[in-house]
Amino acid sequence: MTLAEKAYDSLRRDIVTGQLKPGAPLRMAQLSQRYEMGFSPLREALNRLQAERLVTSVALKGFSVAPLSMEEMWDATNTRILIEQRALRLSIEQGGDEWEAGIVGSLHALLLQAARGSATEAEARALEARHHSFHTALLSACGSGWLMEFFQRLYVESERYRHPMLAPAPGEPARDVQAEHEALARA
Amino acid sequence: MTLAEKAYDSLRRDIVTGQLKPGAPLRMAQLSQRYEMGFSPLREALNRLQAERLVTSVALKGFSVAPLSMEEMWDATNTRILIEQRALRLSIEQGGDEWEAGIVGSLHALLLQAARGSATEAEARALEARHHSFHTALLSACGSGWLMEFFQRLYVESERYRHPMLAPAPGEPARDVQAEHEALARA
DNA sequence: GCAATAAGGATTTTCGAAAATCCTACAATT
DNA sequence: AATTGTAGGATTTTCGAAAATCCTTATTGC
Repeated sequence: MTLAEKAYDSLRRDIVTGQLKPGAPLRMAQLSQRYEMGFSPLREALNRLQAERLVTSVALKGFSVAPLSMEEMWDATNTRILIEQRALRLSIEQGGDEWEAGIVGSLHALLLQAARGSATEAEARALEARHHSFHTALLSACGSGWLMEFFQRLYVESERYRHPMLAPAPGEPARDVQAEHEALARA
Repeated sequence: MTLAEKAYDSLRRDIVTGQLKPGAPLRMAQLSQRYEMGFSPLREALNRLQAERLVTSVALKGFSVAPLSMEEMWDATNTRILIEQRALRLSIEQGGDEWEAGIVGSLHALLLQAARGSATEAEARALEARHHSFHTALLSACGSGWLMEFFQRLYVESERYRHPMLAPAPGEPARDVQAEHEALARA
């Protein structure tokens, strides 16, 4: 794995989890120290993230973490519904056995991790990863690379909104997801 | 405008118009000569284009122009219908006078340019630009940054498929668009 | 006192070379 | 003959410094 890829992963994680706060300027010198690498790999990562709208940039003035807003959150949510509805419908139409198996498998992994709790940092990250895997598995048979990409983009965006207001929804979201899945698999 | 931005624009145009052919490897030395700049701005542009799926890259093996395929074309077309339907519906619901004015204005500009023909390279480019402006104006009142971004992504993609098979649709697409717009403005 | 301007420092952007990795061709061994 | 191993060259990736631009502050002129 190249340094640029490490930079991309690290920056992305730190932005999504809110460790780099929305609107915060990203100065090369700071980043270089923080991630222990030169400017080149950092700039490559920042350019990729800018294309994904996770950072903004102004020529000769540098990069910043993309800001968040209520408007944008609603926009992302509504668009996500549009994309996921379509992708789910297509998956149900076209998905075969291995699709169902993937759903059952990742749901199982998700529930195991959920039961394990999300006390430590590492546990929370693992739970998030399995949550993401489960949602991806649900839509994975839609047969559309574009729908999948847009889904991923919006998923990351909603992750950004989940994190800052870290109220981990005290109820049983796992149960809901479980029931939801059961209903879907029958369809 | 920085060199990296120039590199981005040039590469993007050359990829979309097919001057850099799908699948073709993009070697730094060649690009450096072709666009008369060093590696740094080129790599920044390539990373942005990779995030937009116009180029692919493999670590330590470099970049290539993203390939085209029939499957992908259908995928892009179907997804584009989904996105544009939604964006158009929202625009009709929410668009005000300045929205309509924008449509009428860009349609007028488009028709003028269409009448002028697309013989030269510059004319073809101008026509394409106004076609793009018109489509953007149609959806511009949808109020969703995400829908607009996805629309732009898919528009560029379909542009790639239009270009290689440069059969400029001998009929009167302008007339159709005209009629279509009339119908929409009434709604 | 206030606006305009210039110097200085801070920051981004770009270059050119060094380091790391990959691919090819050829030789050696089984 | 086929396979493994190994130089050599080609290419990508990364660094460190130079060039260009921006921002702050102080100074000048009105």
